[in-house]
Amino acid sequence: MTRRAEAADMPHHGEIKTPDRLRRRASRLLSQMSAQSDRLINEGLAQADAHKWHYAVLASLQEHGPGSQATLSRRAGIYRSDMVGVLNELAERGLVGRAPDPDDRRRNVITITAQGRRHLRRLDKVLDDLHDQLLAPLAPAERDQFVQLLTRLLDHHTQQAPRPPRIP
Amino acid sequence: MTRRAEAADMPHHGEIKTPDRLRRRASRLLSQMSAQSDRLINEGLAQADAHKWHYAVLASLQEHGPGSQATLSRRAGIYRSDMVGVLNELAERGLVGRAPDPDDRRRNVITITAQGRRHLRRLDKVLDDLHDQLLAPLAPAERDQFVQLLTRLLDHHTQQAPRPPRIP
DNA sequence: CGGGTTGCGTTAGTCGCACTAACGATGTAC
DNA sequence: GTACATCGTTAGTGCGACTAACGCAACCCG
Repeated sequence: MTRRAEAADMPHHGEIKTPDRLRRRASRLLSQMSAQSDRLINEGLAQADAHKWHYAVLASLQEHGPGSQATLSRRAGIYRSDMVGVLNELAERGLVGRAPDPDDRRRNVITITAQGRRHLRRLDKVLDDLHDQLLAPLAPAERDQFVQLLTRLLDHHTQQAPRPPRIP
Repeated sequence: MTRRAEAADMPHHGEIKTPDRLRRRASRLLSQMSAQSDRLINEGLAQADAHKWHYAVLASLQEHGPGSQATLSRRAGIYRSDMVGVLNELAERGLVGRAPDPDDRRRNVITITAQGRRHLRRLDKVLDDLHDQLLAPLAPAERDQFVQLLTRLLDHHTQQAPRPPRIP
């Protein structure tokens, strides 16, 4: 209070770097957009009685073939502790088979069933639609670029970086 | 088992749409990248004894001047319920002032202090560094484009969309 | 052979963040 | 003056990411 008047609370013009720096911070944009995306996707998948993780597991099975739970866990980026429940749900609905591996009795071998493949096709459609909503404001070329930028960033921070854990 | 051999689990070539569709889904990229970003930022800010929300509040105060808690809440995208704790922490450290509004006795008027401004300057530097790490693999022009794409997406999903809540 | 390390599936639980519900106190509109 | 909205605050939910510890099976190496 002793120093001059209290005009000090208003933006300091003459010292401007970025007006609106809050809204432009990539970290904020990422977390807010991720929340928005999560909401959209979860709602959409819920209407198909599904879950993000179901899709991830089924898609990874379809693309890389059967595998142990730990393998799937790494492929799909889901922790083994969470994988248990996901596979329970998928197995209950007959979308995957879970059988002990005769060659290594610690493992379960997970395979996708015909019904699972059918379900995956449905989910793929649902997700195509949802991503169309998600990326609505971007032109096709921009969508590709967006995905490409994100991919490069993610690769940088997962693969070679000594950043914290990545499905340990 | 009764139907031919079990080659049915491998990827169906001849039906390929996108190989690797899991990894290319924007929703997945967003959530994974957001997690990575959160980790990086939180760690960095923790070393400065700070928090994402502290920065958001201080920056919004600096840019738009003082305001009630509810106003700040809307400006910074933080729920009123969370704002209470954030302001307690900031006030404890003498970074903001919190005084009852004489014109409307429901409100508290929050102002940034000189010390708060100093702290904000520090945080801005820290965040600049962290974002440099975050966006390391992108060239300057690409960083701008990334931010611009994210901004457009976020605007679309917050402003005009009847999507769920945005600080109600 | 035997003993240590490593990987497996499972259970339980933590932490942080977005978000809701409800409260008393105050202000606004009709 | 009565109904309704808004404010700050407390408490609590739900979910996703993540950790710890378990018993078991397999592998390594001396």
